[in-house]
Formats: sequence, structure tokens, C-alpha cells
Amino acid sequence: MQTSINKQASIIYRNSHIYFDRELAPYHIGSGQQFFLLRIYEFPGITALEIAKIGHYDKGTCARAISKLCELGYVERKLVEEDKRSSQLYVSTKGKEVVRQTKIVLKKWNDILCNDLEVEEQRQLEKQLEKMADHAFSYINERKKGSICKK
Amino acid sequence: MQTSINKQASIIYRNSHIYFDRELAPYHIGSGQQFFLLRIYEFPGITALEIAKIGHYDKGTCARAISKLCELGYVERKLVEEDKRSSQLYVSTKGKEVVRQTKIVLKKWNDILCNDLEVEEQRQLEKQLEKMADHAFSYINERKKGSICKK
DNA sequence: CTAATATAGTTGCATATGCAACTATATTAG
DNA sequence: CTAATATAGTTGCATATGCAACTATATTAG
Repeated sequence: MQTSINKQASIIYRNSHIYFDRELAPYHIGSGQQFFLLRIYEFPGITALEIAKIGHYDKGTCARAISKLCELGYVERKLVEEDKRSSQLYVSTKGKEVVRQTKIVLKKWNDILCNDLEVEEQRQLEKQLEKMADHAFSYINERKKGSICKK
Repeated sequence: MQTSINKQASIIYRNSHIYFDRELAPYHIGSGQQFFLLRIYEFPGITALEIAKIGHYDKGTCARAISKLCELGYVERKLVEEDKRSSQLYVSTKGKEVVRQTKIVLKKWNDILCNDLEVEEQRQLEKQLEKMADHAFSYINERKKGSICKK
């Protein structure tokens, strides 16, 4: 067997899924909302599609995550008069407390993963993962739709 | 924002999912069967639970992946007389061709991910990911069931 | 030996996800 | 201006996944 990078990434992803589902259960959200909530907090007024792009998510997935956050009252949509297709997203007061907790939960997960890595090692690993994620996404994206790659 | 390790892992995982689904479509399997098929090939006579342990998969997930491989005729179950609960798994002749292709597809994905990494860098990254996967799994697993951790 | 427990697998349910078809609105070409 | 095209979101469908309850078989305690 050659390298096991794909296997390890899968294990990390699947366990993070379990982790967030467990830790965020008190707030009635799961691993699928975590990323979106934090992004809306980070960029007030961001639109659904913009978040989808940042995280390389499908827009359908994104729409559902945001719907759930709105239903729970953690996020609010503000209609934009100039363009009625999209709406701007904001974390509500109620949602801010959940953001605080979610940040703690995320930080803890990061610490669990990086347990025995030196700071410098961690920084380097992060860079490499970023590159790999970029390769992964680019490869997939270039082969979307029209076969002939188009932006 | 602190580190983005979790985000990158998620992007890598989700894109690998798309990748395998696409590349393996001609063989009527998807990203969910790939790992199991290769393991059965690698360890002829392995049982379902053993694969689940190797990949840190839930046994239900594992059961379904194997069922699909059997339905497609790529894998065969051999009943063990001494213990009628479990069965040993083998890749069929038909399955071996799919194994060959799956290996190529996996190798290509690995090359896509590691595109610009030196051999040494790649080896190191792999080790670190292995550690991280281990931390992830251990943390989750210690908190299963009886709260008080038990093996 | 018999009852309690452990082990291997199966299955219903819930969630996260991507894809593709769809709707509504906005922009561009002619 | 009008028709064609683009953009933002929504929704039905399919797959991968984990959990928990379940069945069947095996092992262990007494």
C-alpha cells in the first residue's frame, strides 16, 4: 500500500463530524452548521453564495445549513432592496452566545488534533493542508459541467 | 480566526468523495466502497468487523459497503464453520479487475493532492496526519457509551 | 448444563452532502 | 424595449455515514 493520506483525512473528517455533533447538541446544531455560523459572525452581511465559495460547499448544502440557523433564531436574513435575489446574513443576539461556545468547541478540537505538534510544525502542516485542499478543489472544479474547463 | 486545519480536512474529504464517485462510476461503486474493496483484496479472508476497525468505521456503515460489493459480485463471503456469526471476505475474479482500476484511481488522487510536495515532505505530512487521525479517533472513542472510559 | 454476557452483523432512522432541475430576479445583447 | 443569459436560492433525490435496537451465535460464570 502506498500513502494513506486519503485514509487519514477521512478518519479526521468523520471523527470531527461526531465530535461537533456531540459538543453542539446542547445548541441544537450539528457539525453541518458550525462552519456557516462562524463565517456569518466573521463577515456580517455575507450572502449564502459567498459562504459556499469560501468553504467550497455546494449551494444547496449551504442553503439548508443557513435555513436551520435561521429557524433556530441564531441568524437573520436582511433583504437587500437593490437585489431581491439574495439576502445578507447576520448573527442574532441569541446566536452570539452560540458563536462563543462554538469557537471554544472548535478550538478544543484543534488542540486535540494538534496535541503533540510544535507550533512551527503546526503552521507548516496547515500550509500543506491548504495546498492539498486547493489541489483537490481545483481538480474537481475544473472538470465541472461543460467538460472543457471554464471558470 | 485561528487555524484552519479542520476546514482544510473537510474540503479534502468532500472533494475526494466527489472524485471517487466520479471515477468509480463505471464500476457502479462510489467513494463509500473503495476503501473496503481494497482492504478485502489486501487481506483475503478478513471479516467485516476487522475492516471496520482498520478504518475506524461504524460497523453498520461497513456492513452496507460490503453488501453492495457482494451484490455487484466483486466480493464473496465464505461462511466459517467454527463461528457462524462471521464470514470471511474475498475479492472475486470479477472484482480483481475493479481492484486494479481502483488502485489506479486512488494513486491518481494521491498525486493530485501531493502535487507539489517533495517526497520527504510528503512522508512527514503523512506521519503527522496519522498522528492527528489517531488523536481524533482516540478522543472520540474514549467517550463512547459508558461515559467512564472503557476499552 | 443454564443463565448471563459478549460478539458479528443487520436494519431503521437521522444528518450532511452533492447534483440537477427549478423559480425568481437581474443583466446583457440586439 | 425584448429575448437570451446569468445569478441567488430552493428543493427532490441519491449516497455515505453514525447510532441504537435488534437477531443469531458463541463464550463465560455459577
